[in-house]
Amino acid sequence: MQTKPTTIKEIAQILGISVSTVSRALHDHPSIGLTTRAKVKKLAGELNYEPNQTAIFLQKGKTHTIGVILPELSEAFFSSAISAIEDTAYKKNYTVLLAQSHDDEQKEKQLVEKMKNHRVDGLLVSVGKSTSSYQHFENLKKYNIPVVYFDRIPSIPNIHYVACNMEIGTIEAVSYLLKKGHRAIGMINGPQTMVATGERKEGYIKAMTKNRLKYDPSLIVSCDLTEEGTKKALDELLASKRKPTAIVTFNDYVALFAIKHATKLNIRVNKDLEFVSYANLPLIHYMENIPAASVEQFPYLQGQKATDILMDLLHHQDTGSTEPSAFYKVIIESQLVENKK
Amino acid sequence: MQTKPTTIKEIAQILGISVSTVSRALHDHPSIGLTTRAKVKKLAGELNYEPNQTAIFLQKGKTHTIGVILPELSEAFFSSAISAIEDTAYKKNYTVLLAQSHDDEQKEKQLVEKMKNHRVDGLLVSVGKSTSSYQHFENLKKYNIPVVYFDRIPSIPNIHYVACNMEIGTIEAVSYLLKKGHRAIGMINGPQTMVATGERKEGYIKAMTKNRLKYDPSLIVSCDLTEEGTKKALDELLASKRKPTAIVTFNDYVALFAIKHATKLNIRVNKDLEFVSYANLPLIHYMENIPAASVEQFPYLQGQKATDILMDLLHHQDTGSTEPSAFYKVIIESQLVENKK
DNA sequence: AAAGACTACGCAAACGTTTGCAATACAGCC
DNA sequence: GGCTGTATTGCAAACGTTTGCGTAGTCTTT
Repeated sequence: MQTKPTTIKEIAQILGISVSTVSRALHDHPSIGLTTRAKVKKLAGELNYEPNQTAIFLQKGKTHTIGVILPELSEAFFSSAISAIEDTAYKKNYTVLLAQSHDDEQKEKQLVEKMKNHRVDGLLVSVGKSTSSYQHFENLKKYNIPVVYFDRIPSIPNIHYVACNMEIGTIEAVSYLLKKGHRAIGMINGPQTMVATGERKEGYIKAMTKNRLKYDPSLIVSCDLTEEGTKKALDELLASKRKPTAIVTFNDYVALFAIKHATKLNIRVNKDLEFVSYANLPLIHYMENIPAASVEQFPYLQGQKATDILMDLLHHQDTGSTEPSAFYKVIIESQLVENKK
Repeated sequence: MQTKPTTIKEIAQILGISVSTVSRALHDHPSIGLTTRAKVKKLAGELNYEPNQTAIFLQKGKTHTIGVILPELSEAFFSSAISAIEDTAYKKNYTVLLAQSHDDEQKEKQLVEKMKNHRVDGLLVSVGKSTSSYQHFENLKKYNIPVVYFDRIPSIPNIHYVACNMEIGTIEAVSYLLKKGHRAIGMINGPQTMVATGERKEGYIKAMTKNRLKYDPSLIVSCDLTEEGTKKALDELLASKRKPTAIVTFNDYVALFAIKHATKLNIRVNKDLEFVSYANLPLIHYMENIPAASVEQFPYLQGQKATDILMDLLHHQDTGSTEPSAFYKVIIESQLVENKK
């Protein structure tokens, strides 16, 4: 019952011709006669011949495979992104080798090694929360394996990346609330260590000053993104002398925690207290009490763009130049979308 | 700047010995002298030697890679499963080749071919909604590529699978509602074409008869799982002569659609009308108005078990036997969990 | 009729590894 | 000194493909 896959050799032997002829015939090489070409193709069809990719990989030194390393596969944001990556790669006939780092720098390093040994043609990376050194990625340059970072990008020069600029989105979010008449706008921000936290704060301040309003530091509170932390943060905001009538939260999780807590405090959500958040939950549309608006970060788009860039790099690396002089730096502007209820 | 990876040949040449000696030395083959072994390893370390996996793949005919084909990467259920698969495979030193079918049978077929050509050692599959023939998977048997199905499994004999039995969970769900005093229990079920729809219905009926209650067919309505369809289904149920006081829904999406609609109809959720659903949204914990209980389907566990089984098959296929006489058929009992609010 | 130009194909190396089978060297033994 | 034994290493084939180059045979041209 066990069949070994047909090889080019067997076809050659049966037809009494050489393997090179068979190979060329299958590739429609012009130097092969029409009759032989037809014979070969016919037999190949009958024997269900499929080229052994591993042999081709070895021969060509290319695997037509891209590696993807990201922190957490089960997170909605990343699963959207990986979906985009797979879709895009598939269209270009590339295959996806997948791995998750669980935000562990050690594992991330091992994964890079593994990907290298698998001879992936290129790598797509969203770096772990705690990753502090990027040497393991930089090493790949030596082996001519291009890396494109997305969403969580390292803060080093000379890299290709796709990321979402939170500042603009934040400005839009705050402006949206200002336009609606709010003056005391609070912000439940993330931990100080994250880049995104800074971007949000900057955006907040810019929006205020742009509208000639003074910025009250007590209206921005940090939070560790847990439910407990969010509760505390909200309590803190509500206790401040200028009690906010609207709040911008770090992400949807935080928003929902806060909304839950607020409801318990008998605050009417989006009436007494309006919420705007950063979208990372596609499911927000299924709920009743949701933020009035969300800043969209386009995970699918980010994955798609990153893959496109990688494909581009892969196609252009054959043609000559060693070290690229220019780097792709794609910024996707985050965008405020009003949530219809 | 561009470095070609070091090969075993280069090491051999520098040391003036043969490649076979180098290969054996690196593998601690006993027939290699201690001094040469040490020399080889030292140089290999210095030159940063890493074996070229593609060459090993070709040579060994094994890739240490498993393919995963599932319908939709961005679905919470599957992203949980894939996370489990990656984790489990990684521990056993396997790599994951990922692809999504988008529930398209044609694409599914192509993906199987692709996986085969990539010479994956085994395959993990959750079949598409509309897949009607399983020949493309069955063909793999001939090539000695084991397939393990999970969650959405084909209804054919002689396959390995891991799945969740909905019947038990449904019995539990209905019993739960009965115990709470409900007598008119409705069900918004899925489309007739899905296996899971039948299982749910069976469970429903069994729970009723077990409790010596008559089964009223008008209390089970089908639905296409869209928001519109759910609304219609709920309206239909509410209009039936025995207006239900509780409803079991096909999944969380349906539950949320129904809850949303019910709220609009001024029905007090979980008071006038209680909901129980099948969990596929991890995020349900962030919301206020949620089903009172959910039937858990354990995506992570399913992915883990399926991978374990595949690993087991891969290790035992070397040792002799051709066609397995026994098949893994793992049923994970779905379980009712009460949702704390 | 001979030189040139095509046409159609085969040879063999190469990609980097593993591994069965020699082959070499040197020891100890009778 | 020949013999067996053991420890160490090399040769070469194999995995399945691609591809540069060489070479028959056929056709055109003058």
